[in-house]
Amino acid sequence: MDRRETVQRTIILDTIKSIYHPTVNDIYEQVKKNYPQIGKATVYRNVNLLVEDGLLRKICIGEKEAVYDWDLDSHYHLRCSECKNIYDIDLDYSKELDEKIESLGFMVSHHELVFTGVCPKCQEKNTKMEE
Amino acid sequence: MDRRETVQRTIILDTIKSIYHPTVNDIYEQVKKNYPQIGKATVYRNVNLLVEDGLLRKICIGEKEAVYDWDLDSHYHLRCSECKNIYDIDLDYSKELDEKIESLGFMVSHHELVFTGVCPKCQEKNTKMEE
DNA sequence: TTGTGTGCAAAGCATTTGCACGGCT
DNA sequence: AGCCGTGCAAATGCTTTGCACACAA
Repeated sequence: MDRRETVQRTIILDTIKSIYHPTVNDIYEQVKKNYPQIGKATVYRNVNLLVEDGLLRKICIGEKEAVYDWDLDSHYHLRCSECKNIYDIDLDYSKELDEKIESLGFMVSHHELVFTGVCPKCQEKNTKMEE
Repeated sequence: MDRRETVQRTIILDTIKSIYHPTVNDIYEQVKKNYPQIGKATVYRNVNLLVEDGLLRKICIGEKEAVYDWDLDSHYHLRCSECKNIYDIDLDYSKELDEKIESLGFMVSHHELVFTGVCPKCQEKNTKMEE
């Protein structure tokens, strides 16, 4: 299963790096600007390959669409319940948590930590509306 | 928006309590045994209402189907990457984590922590197969 | 009686897949 | 030449919705 290098895959990866937490559709729309003949299935296929290869992280949060995160260091996320945006959280990945669970008999590969709350921007918006 | 009490809702809630991390389909199949005329849409609608009312927790993990957890105390989960089962993890909910994120400017309502790994059963299965 | 909940089928979305064609190697 | 990746459209699977009828209040 050797993987061929294609123009599409290259463009898709480059594009992902330029968008913050994009959905497949975000990626598709953006890629289309430089490469109009792209098909959405191609984006899905390549995004899946990139996830498989560990170059991309898939984040599934309550919402319908999955979003993708291009980063090499693990980190956590917060989803604003008002604007629905997903923010990276500046908190180090805790290996100790994984170790704690391993001591319970599981073999742990990693964990996802997602906070739900309200981001600073939306908090500000709310206080203004109350005035 | 007063909520009516219906036979269906009662049966659905009772049924959920009897299944471990069920999907909507699991609930539907189980309810049908005692109440064959139930419709799947009714299950969806009631499950959503129960989540809205805080009587039920929706857990969305990478997989397509959402599973539901009937519990009042928050806790964490582990999803076995082999058997795909979801396990409750015996680790207390950390309010300190929420507080840490609040100090970063977010208003936090709660967090979800999901581990991915291999459960004891599947580990055992694997060692047996290697023999 | 009055409107909310139900059951059914159809619609909606996100995602995957089948197939013929195009382009690396 | 051989075959993997692409583009399109169709299929899939989970979930929601429209509508007429049933039933709780």
